[in-house]
Amino acid sequence: MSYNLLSEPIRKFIRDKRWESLRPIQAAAIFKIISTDNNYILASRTASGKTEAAFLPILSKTDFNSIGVQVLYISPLIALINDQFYRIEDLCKDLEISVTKWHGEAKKSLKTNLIKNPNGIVLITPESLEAMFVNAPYNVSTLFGNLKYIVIDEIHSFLGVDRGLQLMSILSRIQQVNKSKITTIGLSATIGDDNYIEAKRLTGDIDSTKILLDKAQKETEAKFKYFKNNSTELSLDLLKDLYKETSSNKVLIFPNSRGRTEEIAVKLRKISDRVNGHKFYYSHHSSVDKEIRESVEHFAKNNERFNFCISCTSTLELGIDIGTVDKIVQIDSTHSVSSLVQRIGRSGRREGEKSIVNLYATNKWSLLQSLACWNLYKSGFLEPINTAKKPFDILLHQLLSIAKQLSGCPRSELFKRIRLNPTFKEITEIEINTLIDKFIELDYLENIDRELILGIEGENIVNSREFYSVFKTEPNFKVLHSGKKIGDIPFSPQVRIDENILLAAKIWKIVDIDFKGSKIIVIPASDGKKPKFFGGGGNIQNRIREEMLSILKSNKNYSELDKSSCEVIAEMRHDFKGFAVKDFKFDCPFIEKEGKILIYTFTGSKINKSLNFLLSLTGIEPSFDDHSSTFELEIDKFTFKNLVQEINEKYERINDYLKVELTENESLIGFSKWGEYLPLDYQAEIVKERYYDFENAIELINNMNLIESV
DNA sequence: GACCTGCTGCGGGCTG
Repeated sequence: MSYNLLSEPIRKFIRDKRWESLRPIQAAAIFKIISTDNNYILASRTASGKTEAAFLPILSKTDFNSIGVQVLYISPLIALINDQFYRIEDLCKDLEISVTKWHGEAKKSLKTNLIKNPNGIVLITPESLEAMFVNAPYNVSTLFGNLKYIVIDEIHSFLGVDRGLQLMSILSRIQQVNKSKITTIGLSATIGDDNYIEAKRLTGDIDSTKILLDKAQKETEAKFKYFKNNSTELSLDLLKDLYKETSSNKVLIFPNSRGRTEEIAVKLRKISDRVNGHKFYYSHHSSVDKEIRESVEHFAKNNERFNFCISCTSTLELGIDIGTVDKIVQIDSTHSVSSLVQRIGRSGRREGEKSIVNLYATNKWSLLQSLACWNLYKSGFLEPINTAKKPFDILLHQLLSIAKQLSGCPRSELFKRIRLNPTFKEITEIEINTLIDKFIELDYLENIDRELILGIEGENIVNSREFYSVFKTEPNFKVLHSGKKIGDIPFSPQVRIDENILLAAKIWKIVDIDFKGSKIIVIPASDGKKPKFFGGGGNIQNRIREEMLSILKSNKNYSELDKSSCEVIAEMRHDFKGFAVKDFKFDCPFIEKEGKILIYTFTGSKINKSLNFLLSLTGIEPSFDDHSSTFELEIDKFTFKNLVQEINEKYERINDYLKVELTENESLIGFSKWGEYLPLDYQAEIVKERYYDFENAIELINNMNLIESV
C-alpha cells in the first residue's frame, strides 16, 4: 500500500534496485509522511534503511521546481555527510534534484554555486548553520527561506547535550525566516520509551511530533572474563587470552581510553608477529590522524578476505558504516547501558546473525558494573535523558549570534526572538531581561540609537573561529614522521625528547619538539609507553549502581561468567552477605570501626558528587570514591545522623554555597564552554542543574537506612 | 575512572 503512494519515478527507483519489499520502518514512514504533515521520529536499529524511509516519501511529495533549497539534512558528523551524500545522490540521480554538501571541509565553489541558484537538497552540520547565521545571514534566507523538510540524522546524539540545545535553537531560527511550517523528520537508534519526549522536544513542537518505532533486536551472546590487573599495564594473561579470542575474526575492541587503545593495538600486533598471525592491527580514536583513520575504515569496509582487529574508542560507536564485524570486545565496563547497546550493535549486522560480545574485567568493581550493564541491557533499560530547562550559557551564545545576525535591532526585537524560541521556554522574562542588562554592562552588547548591537567584548567572542561550536576542545601538538602526520596529542610531561610513545598502533621515539609551531617530530622505535591523556571521570547513572547492589544480594548464577569472574562475584557476595539490604535505593551497607564510618551508597556519580559537596559544607572532610561508590568519614554513626538536619538547612542556601565554590574553583564551570562568561548567579544555576543532582542527593540523605553487618 | 563532535573570511603566493 505504501509503495502505491510513492510517485512514479520513486517507484521506478525501487523496481530498478530490485528490492523485494520495503522494510517495516520504511513502509510505516512512507504512509505517514505522505498522508500527514506531522513531524516524525523514525527509531530503529542501524542498517534498517532509515535514510530511505525518510527520503523516499519526501522526494515523492516535494516539488523541487520551486525556488530555494527544499530539504535540509543535518548530521552530527562530517564523515556521515560524506557517506550519506552518495546514498542520497543515488536516490536523486534520475530525478534531476541536486544534492550539495555544506560543511567545513566541503568545496567552496559548490557552496558559491548553490547561493547563485538555491535549490534541491543540502547536507550540513549544526556548526556550519551557526556560521552562516553569523557571517552571512542573508544566505540563510536566500537558501532556506522556502524550506519544506528538515531531516536530522542520529538525532539521539543531540539529546541531553549542549549541542542539541544549540541545534534546537537554530531550528527555531530557520523556522523564523520561513512563512510556512517546515516538517521535521528525526532518524534515531532506539533511545528508550521514556526518552522519546526529548526527541519530540528537539523539533520544537511536541504535540505534532509522532514516533515510528521498530523495536526488532538481535540476539546477543556474551562471555565475561576476569584478569586482575596489578599494574597500570594490562596483564600478559589477559593479552594472551585476548589474542586467542580475536586472532581469527573481524573484531572491534573497546578499551575505554585512548592510552589503553594504543597499548592493546601495539601489544596484540607484537604477539601476532611472534606467531606469524595477521598484520591487520589498528588503533582508531580522536588523536589518530584523520587520513589514517579513514584508511582503517576503508579497509574494514571493503576487505572481505582478511581478519582484522581495530582497537578503538567511541569514534567507532556511532554513524559511519564500517561493514561486517564478527565480534565485539569490551575491556572493563562501559560507563552507560546505551553505550553498551551501541557497541554490541556493531557486530552481526548481516541478516540472521547473532551479535557476539566478550567482556573483560581487570578489577572487581568493574566486573560488577559490567554485569549490571549487561543485565540492564537485556531488560531493555536505557539511561533517562535530561534536557536542561534553563540553559543560560546557550542563551548567551545564541543572543550574541542573533545580535550579529541582525547587525543591530531594537531590544524588543531581540527579546521577541528569544521568547519565540522553544529552547528557552522555561527561562522567565525577568531572567532574560536581567541577563540582557548584564550583557550590556559587560560590553557583550551595546545600546546605540535605541538599537542593540554587539559590544567590544561581544565582537571578540563572536569573531573567533571558536564561536561556532558549543563544546570545548583541548590544545594539541601535531605528531609528524618524515613530513607525514600521525596524529595529535595534548602536551604532557611525557612529551620530551628521547621519550617513546604509542600512536596509531605503532611505537615512536620523540626526536624534536617545536613548541612555537606545536609540532612533535618522531621516528619509529621498538618499545614505548602508552600515551597519557587528560580527562575527568565518567558519570554512572544511579540505576546501574542499584543493579550492582541487587546482583550482590541475589543468588542468581550467570552462565555468561567464566570461572574467575564467577569466583570474584562469589567473593563480593560473601563480603556483603551480612548486610540485610532490602531496598536497593535507600538501604546503604555501613561499617563502623576505630572512630571511622564507611558508607556504600550504591548510587549515581552525580548524586555522590552532590552528597560529597553537601557533607563538606558541614565542616567534615569526606573521603569519597565514586568507583566503589563509597564515603569514608572520620565521625561516628551518631554524629552522622545528626548531620542530616544541618545538611537540609544548608541546602536551602545552596546557590550561595555554589557561588563561593565557583569563586574558589573556576574549573567547576569547565563543563560549559560559554558558562564562564555568565554572571556568578547564573553559573551557580547551571552547575546546580547540570553538574550536580541535589534533589536526589537530598532525597537519599533523608531516607538513607544505614545497614550494619550482622 | 572517559570518550566524541566542528570551524569563517581574507589576503598572499603559487600553479595551470
